[in-house]
Amino acid sequence: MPRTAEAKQRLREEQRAHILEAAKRVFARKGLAATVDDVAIEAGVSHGLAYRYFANKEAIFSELIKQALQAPSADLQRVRDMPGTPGERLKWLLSAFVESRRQPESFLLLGQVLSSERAPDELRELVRQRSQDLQGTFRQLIVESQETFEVAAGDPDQLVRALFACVDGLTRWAMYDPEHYHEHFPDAEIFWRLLKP
Amino acid sequence: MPRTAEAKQRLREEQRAHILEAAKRVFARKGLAATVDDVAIEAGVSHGLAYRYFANKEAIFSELIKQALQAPSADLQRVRDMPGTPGERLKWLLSAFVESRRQPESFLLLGQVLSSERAPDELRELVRQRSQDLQGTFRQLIVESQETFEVAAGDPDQLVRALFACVDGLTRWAMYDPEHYHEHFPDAEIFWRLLKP
Amino acid sequence: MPRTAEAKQRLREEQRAHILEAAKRVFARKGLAATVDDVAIEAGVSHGLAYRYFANKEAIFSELIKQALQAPSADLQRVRDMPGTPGERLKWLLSAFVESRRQPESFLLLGQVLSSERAPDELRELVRQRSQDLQGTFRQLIVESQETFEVAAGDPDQLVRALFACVDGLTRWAMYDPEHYHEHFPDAEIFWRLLKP
Amino acid sequence: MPRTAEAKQRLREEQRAHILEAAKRVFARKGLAATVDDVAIEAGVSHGLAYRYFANKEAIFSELIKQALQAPSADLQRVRDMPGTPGERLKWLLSAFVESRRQPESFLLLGQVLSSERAPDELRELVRQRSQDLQGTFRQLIVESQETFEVAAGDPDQLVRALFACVDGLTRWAMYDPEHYHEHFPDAEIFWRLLKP
DNA sequence: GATGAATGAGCCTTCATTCAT
DNA sequence: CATGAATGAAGGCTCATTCAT
Repeated sequence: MPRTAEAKQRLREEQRAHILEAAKRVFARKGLAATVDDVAIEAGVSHGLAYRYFANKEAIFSELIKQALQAPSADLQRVRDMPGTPGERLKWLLSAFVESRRQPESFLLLGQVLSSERAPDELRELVRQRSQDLQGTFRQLIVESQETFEVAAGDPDQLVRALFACVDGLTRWAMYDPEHYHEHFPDAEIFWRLLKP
Repeated sequence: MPRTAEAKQRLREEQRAHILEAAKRVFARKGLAATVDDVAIEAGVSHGLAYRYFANKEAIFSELIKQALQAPSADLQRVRDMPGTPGERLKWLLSAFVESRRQPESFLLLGQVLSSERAPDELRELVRQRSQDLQGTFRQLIVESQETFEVAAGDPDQLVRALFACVDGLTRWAMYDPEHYHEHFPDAEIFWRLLKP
Repeated sequence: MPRTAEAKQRLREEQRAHILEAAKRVFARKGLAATVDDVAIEAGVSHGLAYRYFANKEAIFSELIKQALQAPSADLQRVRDMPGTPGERLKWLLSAFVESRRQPESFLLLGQVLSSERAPDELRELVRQRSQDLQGTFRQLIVESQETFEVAAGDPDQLVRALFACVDGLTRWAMYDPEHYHEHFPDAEIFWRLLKP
Repeated sequence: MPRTAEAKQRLREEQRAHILEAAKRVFARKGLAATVDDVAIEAGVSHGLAYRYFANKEAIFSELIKQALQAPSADLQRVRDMPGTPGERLKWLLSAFVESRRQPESFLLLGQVLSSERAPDELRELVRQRSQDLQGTFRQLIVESQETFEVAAGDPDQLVRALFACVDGLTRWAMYDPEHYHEHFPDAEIFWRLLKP
């Protein structure tokens, strides 16, 4: 019966992933105010079932946040091992960062964590931490790029913050107004102007 | 008794304004998840009193949103009647826009409207509308400025969206992480880089 | 295939008894608040299986109650057919009664029926009925024993109630505080003092 | 306005007491399985109101338990300061103990704590502790009374346990079957037989 | 037979809103 | 005017029960 057991296990994982997908859409739209029922309905299951896969509403949200933090972490890892001048690597990271925002649900979720006091402190701290890491890497690359004259001089902290704010705001607007934004989605080239000498 | 009546009227308005101020802080922090009691406690009154000044929780929120939309509207009006080259006027509007974000409550409120489906559709539509106006004005100024070579060539829609995203994101981050951001609050000069030729 | 059919039947009965045993422990501890899952886990089976042997949770509980009522009924039967003076028979019944409490699960179950309105009325009525029978027999023996001067004079109803209360309370305490009670478990001799002339 | 403030305060306390009274009846009957709605309905108020007076269901129950523990504690205190021979004082305590059971709700509540695993551990420990105190006092008096030959010789632990079991069981039965028990409610005299030489 | 996925009724709790004082 | 007692709708969560595999 290994076949059956395996199949069951797989089904279980698929169902879990299915509920998570639904939850991602719902939480991205409604924030933590979304109800478990909202999620269940979006997933086409009963709310009771959601509780067989997750301990409670927060656990669903939490899992989504952790998933959303993985992509940027991977990007960070890659840029560290990447060859090229600091400016080239910075440009690549900026591109990856901007492009990832075309699928805005994940980033909206992260925004919900920061913007709602209902989010558990632990998660907020986690997101802030990762965001600090990301900013630290950008800052480092900016400083190095300034030394190679690939990036304009100036307070690197201000530059990082401006950059982050921009990309973050972009995500938000892309979500609110997808019609307009998908057509004229700004590309990384524009944000590069913030940095170029 | 006109004196008394007037005084009463004034008192009433002050009380109302007082509650609104408290509500602004509370809603900016907690979003629509804030309770009427949260607002009343912040204002130092009973929740029953809030209902003498506003029909319901939504009415308080709604009023705050409408107030928050006034400042940018006024800026828009002013920039229309302003002398100078398109580039100069654009620069002024950008400055006004960025500076206004140093008091982020209002803008956070607008963000809450857009980011949560709990907000009434009517409000969301209103905010979106005003934001379109604002973007329209910026776009117009950008196009004109491109004609006078005061702004770099490029898809003006992309430029507007990038600009808005930046300023909006900036506000948000300034709120989440006030310590770091108030120290290194980016000035309009940085955003101007997005546009300058 | 009678062999197989018989074997199946036997297996079925064993499984049923196994589940009942588990349920007895669980219900004695947790009362009707115990879940079907509690029972299934204690029995080492799935909760679904319990429903193949019993119509519902109440049916399990009901069956346990009926089993718990059998032992005292048998004692009653036996004392009726027993030789000896009324006092001797009364003493024997009291002993049997007290001794049976050393295995307290059954009696705790009966207590759960009486102490919680969640128990079905029908069961409560049944337990009360049997208890009346038991009390009736005791009362009868007490009256007869008073006539033979083997028991002190006095309101036989009061004596019966006192006796029952004592034995019942004893059972309960034996369960709550097994450490202390098993060491110093009162024997029937003590209760006899309530009656002796 | 001290009048009004006082009146309000008094009303509030009365309402609280009223809800507690209702809760006492309901919890005594149904145990912790009783719902907040059961309590509210018994008190003739909405369930929401109950939450203005108590943090949650457990807080209501907890308060009831603490109240129920006060009467026996007071009795204990009194018997310590009482003049007379050990036997006399023991008799008085037994009487007080038995008589208090004519109002059985409180004691049933204590029983619910011990008999239900749903009860919070803290409460169970508290009840057990108090019960140990009580038993300790009885034991002490029994030992002293044995020395003055006011009580029969025998293992004092067994005697205490038998006594407690009896009185406790009595309470229970008085509740289950009030009709029969209130008529023939055993008096302390009967229980004294357990002890008398 | 045996499992456990799935459902939904019901309970605990919060909070927007009303209203008597 | 101002308070806060009171209500009830709604949401989180559990668990008895059913049923496909």
